[in-house]
Amino acid sequence: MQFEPVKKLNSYEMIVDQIEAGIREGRLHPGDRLPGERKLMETFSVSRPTVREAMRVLHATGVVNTRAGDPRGAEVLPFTPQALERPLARMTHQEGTTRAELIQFRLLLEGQASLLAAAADDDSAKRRIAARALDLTDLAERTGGAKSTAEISEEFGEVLSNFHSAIRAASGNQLLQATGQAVDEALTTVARQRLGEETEAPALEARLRCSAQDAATLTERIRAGDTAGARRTATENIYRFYKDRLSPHELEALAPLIG
Amino acid sequence: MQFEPVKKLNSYEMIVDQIEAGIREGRLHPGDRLPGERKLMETFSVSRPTVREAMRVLHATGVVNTRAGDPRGAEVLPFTPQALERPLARMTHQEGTTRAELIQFRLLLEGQASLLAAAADDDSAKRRIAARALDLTDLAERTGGAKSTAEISEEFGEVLSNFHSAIRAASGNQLLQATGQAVDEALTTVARQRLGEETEAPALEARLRCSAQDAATLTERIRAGDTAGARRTATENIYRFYKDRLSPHELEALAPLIG
DNA sequence: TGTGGTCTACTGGCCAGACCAGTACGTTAT
DNA sequence: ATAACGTACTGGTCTGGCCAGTAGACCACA
Repeated sequence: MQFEPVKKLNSYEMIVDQIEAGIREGRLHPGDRLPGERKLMETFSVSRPTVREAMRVLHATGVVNTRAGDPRGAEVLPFTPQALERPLARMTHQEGTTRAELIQFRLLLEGQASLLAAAADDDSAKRRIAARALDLTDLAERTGGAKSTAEISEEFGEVLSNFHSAIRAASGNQLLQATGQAVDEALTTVARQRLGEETEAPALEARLRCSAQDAATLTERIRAGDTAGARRTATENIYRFYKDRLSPHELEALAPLIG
Repeated sequence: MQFEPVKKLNSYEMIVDQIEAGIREGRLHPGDRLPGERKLMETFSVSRPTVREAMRVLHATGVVNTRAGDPRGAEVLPFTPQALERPLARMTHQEGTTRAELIQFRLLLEGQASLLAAAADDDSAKRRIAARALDLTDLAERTGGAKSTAEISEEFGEVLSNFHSAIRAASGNQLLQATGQAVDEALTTVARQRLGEETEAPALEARLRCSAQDAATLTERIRAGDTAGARRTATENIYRFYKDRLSPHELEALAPLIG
């Protein structure tokens, strides 16, 4: 005979659950407004601090947006990958999860995303991928401006990120899209705070050209509908991208995902 | 010249950020205790409702556990995949994300997890996988008890879930592990509420034996270190598992991930 | 030597009431 | 028509308070 611990549900949790259930079951849609806090304390028979705590939780988890003074009440928001990014970031900074695992996970996701993108026959999505790849080559060619290496590096990261984002979007899987986005952003955050990205100008330029070339070949494989080739190319590209930033031991973990 | 919108950060968000930063930067570890609320309102120069709102958010996101009356204050918790499950579940129930996408994502993750598990040379982890596979065959053989189909179905799901969980653990990637766990649980939740799982006894028995057999062959491929074979077997197994539960159109989306 | 009970000084959970800054929206002045 | 203004709300925050629950020390008892 097994007993289970007596469940003590806080009153604010009940409110959160009820509202989340309302969204889950289709009674509340993004864009809808919730009643005001003073109204909610009546319907739930609790005090204002309690409903406020519930609203704060919903606000912090991206379910709802509140603005002081708005008589229409809190607004139900659509889902955002950012909601996944928070806990992901937390996990990566927890003891035991390393940056190498993050990169391995990214390699894995991008590979599968490229495969699915190649398998899908969505021409407009593929055109968007090609456009982002062109952005990259453009940036590589006009690198001789009056910009500092830090500025170029920042723009490089953004354009490259957009390219991968387009691929994920073309995969047609929102979970893959959101997770990949979250991992991507978590990784750039780590990179940004890890070191000032003080790369030498020539090295940065070389990286940029290399990435632009890689993006072009990957785009071609996706357009051709070559699923296996797209997957392999994508993983190889990311491997190349991180090759000289990781220790040999860390690189070892990436190898099996490429073959 | 670009301006950025003046960031209005609520005071509770500042507290949450500071505490999360403390965890992120290693000043706070799981098991540590936070000061009491009355102490916190001094250190942050805010009132108690404000620090309470912050604590509620941290509590709701699984960062912290609070118990009334505990003089030691709130406890910092270790990370849990459940923290990912929440937003994942929300996304799947949002309009636009289908169950088919969830299954596609699962197929993708399990395939890569099996590949990595085969690549890793962690004998104890592989033994744990084998043990879970044996649990499955055991269940398949002693199916003739006095149990109802609902009970068997429940136990089936649990044992099978443990098997996959062992594989994910063997992959050595905590992100893959947590994400896979979250997707798995989200999927069982959907399945449970979708229909009462009222499968006929003989059909259920056949499914069970099929899964047991599949698990055995997958385990063998992982033990042999056959990365490509493990990936292929895992994806085939999951495809087979969902074959007669999805529409042809939905199955089509899974096909490219198998080859 | 433990075992269970009691006491105490806290804790967090929740509430009532209040003030302020901000917002939407109708009204007025131009 | 348009711009400025009022008003009647909103959420954000604070003060102060009561209650139930917990840990930990103490104590009586077997």
